[in-house]
Amino acid sequence: MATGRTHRPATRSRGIPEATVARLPLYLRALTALSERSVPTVSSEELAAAAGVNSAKLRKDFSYLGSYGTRGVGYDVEYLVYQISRELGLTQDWPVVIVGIGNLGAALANYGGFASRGFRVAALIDADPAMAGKPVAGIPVQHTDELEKIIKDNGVSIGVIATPAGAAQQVCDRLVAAGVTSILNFAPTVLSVPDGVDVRKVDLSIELQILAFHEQRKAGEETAAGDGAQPAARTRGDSADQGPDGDVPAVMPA
Amino acid sequence: MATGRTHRPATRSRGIPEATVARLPLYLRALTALSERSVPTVSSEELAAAAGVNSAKLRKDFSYLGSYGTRGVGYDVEYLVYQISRELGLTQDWPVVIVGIGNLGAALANYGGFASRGFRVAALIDADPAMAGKPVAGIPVQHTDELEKIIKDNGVSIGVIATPAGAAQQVCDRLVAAGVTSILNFAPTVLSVPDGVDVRKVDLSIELQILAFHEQRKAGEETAAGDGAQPAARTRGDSADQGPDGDVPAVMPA
DNA sequence: TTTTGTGAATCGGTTCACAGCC
DNA sequence: GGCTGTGAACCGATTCACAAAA
Repeated sequence: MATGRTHRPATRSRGIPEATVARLPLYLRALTALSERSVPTVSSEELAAAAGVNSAKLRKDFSYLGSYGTRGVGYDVEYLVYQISRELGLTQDWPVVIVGIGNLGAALANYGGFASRGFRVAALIDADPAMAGKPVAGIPVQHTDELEKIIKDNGVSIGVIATPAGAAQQVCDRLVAAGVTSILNFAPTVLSVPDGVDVRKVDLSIELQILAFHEQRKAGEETAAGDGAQPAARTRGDSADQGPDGDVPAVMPA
Repeated sequence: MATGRTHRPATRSRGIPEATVARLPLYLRALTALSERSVPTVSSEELAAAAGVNSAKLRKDFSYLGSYGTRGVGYDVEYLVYQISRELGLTQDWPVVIVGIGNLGAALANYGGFASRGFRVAALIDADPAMAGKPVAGIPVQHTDELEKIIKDNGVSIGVIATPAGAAQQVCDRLVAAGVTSILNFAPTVLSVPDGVDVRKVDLSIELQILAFHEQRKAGEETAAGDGAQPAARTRGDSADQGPDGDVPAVMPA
């Protein structure tokens, strides 16, 4: 690999696995924390611990980006921050609109993690005329009527839907028609979109249901443990690894 | 399979794949919608479309639960709703506490999707003394000092963390010490927990970063398309399939 | 005839383990 | 000696395709 070292990392690029892409933000967060503490260098072992994955996975992930480490030493924190940011497209500015300014929309508008990562809230949009003009997170809410104009004027390509389920598809259609090609959906509905538009969703209650499933199993196990020996049944796997990251995030060209 | 048909679905049970568990809530949502429209029966094809997955996957998923369909006919909606609910443990009542009542915590407290699925918000907890007593979603906020008592009095085993990142680990430790064994973490930090405690997380900005990655690719493609033929490069995969569901949710006994 | 349920094939991701480089 | 980068082995999940059942 690495036939040269031009600006564009030469040969790589044909397909970083989705699972890897889904973890890059995680590494980035851990690296940013290290960077703030002025740590110059990390080993795969340390960084993996900070990101909550195992080190072999992390090294393999990085190997898809290129050879950015130094054997016997580790990775240069600043350099990696830059490489991952660039890979994720965070070195450019992404204007986003948030549609549906209820509690959740407001929470999103106020969320610091966006601004610090290249996302700029270009507009807040809500269907309720009473909301219009009210500032949320310092940004005045605009009425849905303005949606198309806002998208076009600001060159928005990413939209966030935080409306009730009933309104989501309609909002989605309008966003797409106006030129949005990536949608983050918080409404508990399946959106249908034309080819070429990416949808990702976050469903607050799904995660809770998955926890309930395992919680239930735990409760059952205590009683039915009549298998091996100790009270602590089922000592699967290692430690770390957190939640729904080990995604196979299925980007689906939808 | 299915050696009998006792109450407890007999033989199955030894391990429903994680990926399947992660989709059950999705099927449940689609089925609930059908149920409300009084649809008596669905085929795997129809239900799969409604849930945004493909039908082979859905059938395989259901096959792990047992043989609940009728060949040539499809699945009985009500029956399936019940079976999936039971499998997920939603036929029982899960008291949960939400810690950190900012915008996000408030959004969660107000979120209808919880109550309707067996989750009961037992308490809202915040570190700000000024919040104490204020009702949010009809529930008075309590001060962090009460945390341990609340957990114990209500037999809470699931906790939701919606605090700022800095407070999350400490809150997590207290929840776990008080007896919580499942945690849903909205704070952008990796939590470390003892064995036997499940953590799942939702990071609002990670999803956006993943979208940015693909968005960037699209932008690049338009120009660099000099490969195949048509403007619509890379016509991967089928249609449906939405977002971060195709998880490999890595339950990790943490 | 229709549609489920499921082995077998395939695909993608993770883990292992070690050669290569500092 | 320490740590990265990566083939190879492994493992789980998805898809295919068809036999079995209604």
